[in-house]
Amino acid sequence: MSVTIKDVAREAGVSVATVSRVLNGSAAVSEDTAENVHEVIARLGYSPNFLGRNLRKRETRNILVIVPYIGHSLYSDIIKGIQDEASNEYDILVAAGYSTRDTELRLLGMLTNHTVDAAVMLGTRVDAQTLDALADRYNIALCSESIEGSHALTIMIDNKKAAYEVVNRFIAAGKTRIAFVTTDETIIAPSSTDRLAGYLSSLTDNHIKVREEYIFKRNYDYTCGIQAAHELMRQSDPPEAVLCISDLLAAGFIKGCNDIGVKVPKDVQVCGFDNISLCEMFTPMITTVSQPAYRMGRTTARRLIDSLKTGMRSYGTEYLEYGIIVRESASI
Amino acid sequence: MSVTIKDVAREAGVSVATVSRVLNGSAAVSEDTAENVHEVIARLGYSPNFLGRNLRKRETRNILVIVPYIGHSLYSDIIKGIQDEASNEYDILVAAGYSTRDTELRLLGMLTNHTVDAAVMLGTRVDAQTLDALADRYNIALCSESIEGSHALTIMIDNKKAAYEVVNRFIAAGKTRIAFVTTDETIIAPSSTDRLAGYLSSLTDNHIKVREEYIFKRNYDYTCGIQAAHELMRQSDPPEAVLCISDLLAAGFIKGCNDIGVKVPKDVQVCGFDNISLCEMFTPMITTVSQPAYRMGRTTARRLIDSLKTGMRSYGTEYLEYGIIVRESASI
DNA sequence: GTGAAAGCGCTAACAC
DNA sequence: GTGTTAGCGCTTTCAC
Repeated sequence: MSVTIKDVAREAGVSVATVSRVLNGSAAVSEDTAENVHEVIARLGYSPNFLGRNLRKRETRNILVIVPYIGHSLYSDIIKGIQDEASNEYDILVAAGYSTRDTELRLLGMLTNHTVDAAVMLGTRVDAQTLDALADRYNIALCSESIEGSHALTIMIDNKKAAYEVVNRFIAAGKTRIAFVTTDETIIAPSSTDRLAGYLSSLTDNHIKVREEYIFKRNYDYTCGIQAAHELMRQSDPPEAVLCISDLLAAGFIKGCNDIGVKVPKDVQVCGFDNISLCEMFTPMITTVSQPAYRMGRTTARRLIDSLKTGMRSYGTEYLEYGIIVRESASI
Repeated sequence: MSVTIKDVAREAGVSVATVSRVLNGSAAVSEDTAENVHEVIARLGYSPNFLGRNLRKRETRNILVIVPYIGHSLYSDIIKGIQDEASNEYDILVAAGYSTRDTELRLLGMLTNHTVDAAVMLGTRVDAQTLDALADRYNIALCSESIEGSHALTIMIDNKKAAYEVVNRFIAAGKTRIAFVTTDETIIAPSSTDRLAGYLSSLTDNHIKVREEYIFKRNYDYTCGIQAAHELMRQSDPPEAVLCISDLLAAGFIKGCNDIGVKVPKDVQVCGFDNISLCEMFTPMITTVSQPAYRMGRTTARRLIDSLKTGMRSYGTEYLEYGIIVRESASI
């Protein structure tokens, strides 16, 4: 059996109320009493049971972060930002939703069952209607990835604008045969859709005809990048520049080019998305769009905690500035 | 105000006990009543408050996993294993300790304040004495990384044996000038110590003199791998094989070799540790020791949950089999 | 400055 | 099969 506030009170010869006051500094307690209570707490090894406290206070001081999976450096940076901003006010708990709607919903249940006070989602399969219903009753924020049609608080970069700018820069550098590597319809994320829209806009605005055979859709991982290179670069009229919606795809694309004797960046320029640590380790180093992950995390946490404190929920999208990190794979 | 079990009871015209029974299936309830209660629950959008439940039941069905940081694919795989094994019985919460003793201790406080039922640590800065004191009162397991002198339940590979075997294989392949790249004293982890011990043992057992100038100590990341290559490979009598205690170091080492015109694996063979996804993306692909991360996670969760159920804590170390994944950077 | 007591939402023992 | 009630550990009025 663990030691409770009652045990401390009895042992210290005071009431539980006094122990609670010492614990929380919620009201004046004489110095002698406080000292005595502290001594007893230490001697008994007492640690307050947060279930009792939270039940009574109607708050847990926990914020849940739901990620698709744990091992992605983008998420890692965002979480660090959330953590640093929340610092001592809240504990940050991370859970993996594995891009599964049911799992994500089960995790969001931690809001309704009062395990956490707020939730941040970094990419999700939940639909706008379900999420908005929850967001009306609980503190929820989306970070880095939106949900189409949702009015939930969202912190992200303007993906369309970023893709638009990269393609514009390719064109300014004299390229006209520009390809785009993305995911297919089964795993489409709003960010991908936006990036594709930016790509298309730039081509159109620059009077370059969109070529279906230059748009490769499959999955977002390394292997698909390899396949993309094999298929795109073996065409009779291959692209001279490629924008990939993830750095993993870009890395795979470069690898795929190596396989078939195509040189990067000489024969084809490659740009990724996200600026994960791999970009600097790869040969050639990968040019990419960087999301200000850490700042996105901080901003999200700040907005959420402000809502928590004021009781006023906030909605809508806040865009943060992206960057274009020029490395070896594309000089744009 | 959120709706409670009382509201449901009143609305359904039954007692709170009956609602609780319907919720938990803990006792027989007539079909009519159950149906009625379910209807009211749905209509009111009731969700049980776990704080009340957990307080009463003295359990939370949450397991905490403390990682040094979030974005490491080894941790990701271990956590997936833990998750799958715990499946519906427990929710897995992940928190980052950032290799900071104080942060880790604060997180372990979730055991004492009854926020979680058990904790898994994947590498920690907490000392044996402090941890063992906690492990005597709570369910704690270490996974992949031990604490020297601790008797806490630990699931890991035999790091010494693995390093020993790699070096043996280098020697069998005719190499005698074998280097070792590891971390320095400020960030030493037991796994690193064990791997160094295996390296030294193999040399000694094979009657090869240990050369201090072949042991490079700094940090465990990519940049240090580059530095290691620059310093080790520019010696007058450079090594012809290198074992690095992380894949990141191995990748950096290869990059560093490229910088100065040393060919891998022709001039020097390189082996890493952990088998992270980077190994297959790198050129050349990296030979490495693989930890059975997913199985380690499952085993850890199983052992922990068994303890939780039986109330019998378990202690000691369980070794799982490692593998040596031969790729391009070393043909051993 | 301190104590008594109510009550947060829930489960389970007991009674019927 | 169902209701009444005690109590999990804590905070917070309200008295004094």
